[in-house]
Amino acid sequence: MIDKSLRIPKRIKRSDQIVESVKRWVAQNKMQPGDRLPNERELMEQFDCSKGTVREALKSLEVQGLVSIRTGPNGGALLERVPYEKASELLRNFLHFEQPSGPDIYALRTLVEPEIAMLATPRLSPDDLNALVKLVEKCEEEPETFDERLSQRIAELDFHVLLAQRCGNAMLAFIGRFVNDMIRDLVIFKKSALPEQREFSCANIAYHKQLIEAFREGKAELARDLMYEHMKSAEHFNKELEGRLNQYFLGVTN
Amino acid sequence: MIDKSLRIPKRIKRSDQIVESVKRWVAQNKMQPGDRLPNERELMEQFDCSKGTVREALKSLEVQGLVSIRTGPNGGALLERVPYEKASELLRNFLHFEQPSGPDIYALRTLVEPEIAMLATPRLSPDDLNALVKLVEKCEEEPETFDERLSQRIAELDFHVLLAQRCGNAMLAFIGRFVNDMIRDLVIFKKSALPEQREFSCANIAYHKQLIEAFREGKAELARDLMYEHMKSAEHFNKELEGRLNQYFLGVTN
DNA sequence: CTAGATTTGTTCGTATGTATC
DNA sequence: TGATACATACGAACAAATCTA
Repeated sequence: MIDKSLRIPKRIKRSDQIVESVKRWVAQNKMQPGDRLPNERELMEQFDCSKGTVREALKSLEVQGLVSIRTGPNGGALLERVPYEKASELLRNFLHFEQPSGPDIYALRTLVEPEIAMLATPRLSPDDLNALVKLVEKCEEEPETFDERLSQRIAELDFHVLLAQRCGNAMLAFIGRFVNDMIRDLVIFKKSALPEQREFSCANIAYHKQLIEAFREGKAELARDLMYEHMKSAEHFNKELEGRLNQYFLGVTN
Repeated sequence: MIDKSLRIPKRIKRSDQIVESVKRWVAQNKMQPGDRLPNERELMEQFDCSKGTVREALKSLEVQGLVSIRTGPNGGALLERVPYEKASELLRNFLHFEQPSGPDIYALRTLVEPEIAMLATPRLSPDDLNALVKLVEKCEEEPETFDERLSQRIAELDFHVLLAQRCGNAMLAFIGRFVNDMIRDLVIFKKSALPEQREFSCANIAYHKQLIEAFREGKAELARDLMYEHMKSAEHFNKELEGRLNQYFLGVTN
């Protein structure tokens, strides 16, 4: 039998056309988050279709994270800055079937983090540096319970997420945050990626301290090189994370 | 007035709960693309809700690219491998508001492409090499119309997309393809990024030929270094692409 | 090719919760 | 506080698509 799933729908759905039109309209008019879309009545007139079709299109835009729909008077569809969490969720849907391996994740991290560190160096505020110091201090306490060890591991990752958010390159920031989020999810839900705990976390703390020093002195190239060493070390400590990671992209609820 | 869009809805919508449950179910049972989800009636019973609510949940999964829905006997929601185009579209929604600049895009490209070239080197089949050669030959013809010049520029980008698809790291493959797709969209719709046409395309052809040679001889490190030079050159030629690129993420229809 | 079975798709009406004014 | 506007959810009936005999 012919694989039916390969067939292309005869007609493009009306609601999808509306979604496309609304997107183009938002882009061309440079609408900003918080701006209101036309209400249902106006959209019905503009696209000459029923209320249900308009609602379906708005629902689609909502799932994509582009609008939020408010109830009450003066309610309706508000344009929304797509939250990181939404983009992350949708990219995880894609990766669920692509099944990247543990080494794949760490390889990307090793590639991306040094560049992030270099770009972030001149952009870190005193507050940022303080936050980084606090995260390192949290990792230095002697962990007594498993939960404490876990939250230290997460603090270690938050260090990198903060750098990613400051690197000034929107795409690199997204990738950096996404990679560290994936590792965080694996740490929490698979309870793996906690290998060689003592030696590993000591190495991490040492690297983080050196990195903060480089940031303070504005030495971007040094930060990049330190970060590269740090990532190579992390890659090494997590070498046994070999298996394919299916059931952890779709399955994790953030 | 307080920004209402920041408020969190008190109750999580029923249909969103169903979406989460279905995702977890798919992940835990290691369902594969092509597998059928329970039909509407069964889902209504399982989640004790109305047909409308189930349909809303299925619609959400459809927008996310996870299922396709067919009518008729043996119809229903089929699990789909999320297509690259879907993931790309959803990530562009996010980036629309982040507004990466032209240099941001090229900086990421310069970071990622050398690694892709290195990883792809031992993975290219003879067919792949032939395809790469064909793409270069297409770029060598003397362009007579603007459309021909455009399609040559696209062939140049397809060279990189093919490498990305062969690099063996699912995430790096996605990023590589996505970056080159963004540049392609800019070339087509903004009709910019066609600077210094002659000199630029000659340089590209030369690099691509050297790359193919490195691939043939299996010299991965050489391929990486060549690609880095190639990207630095492309970055330089496209330096004037400075402006923010809003209205081109949402607006482009693929 | 037709007829019927099966499953999704659409459209009503109604009720209820919730936010706004 | 109460009226209003909108979203959410339910149920039932009907329409359309698609497969099979």
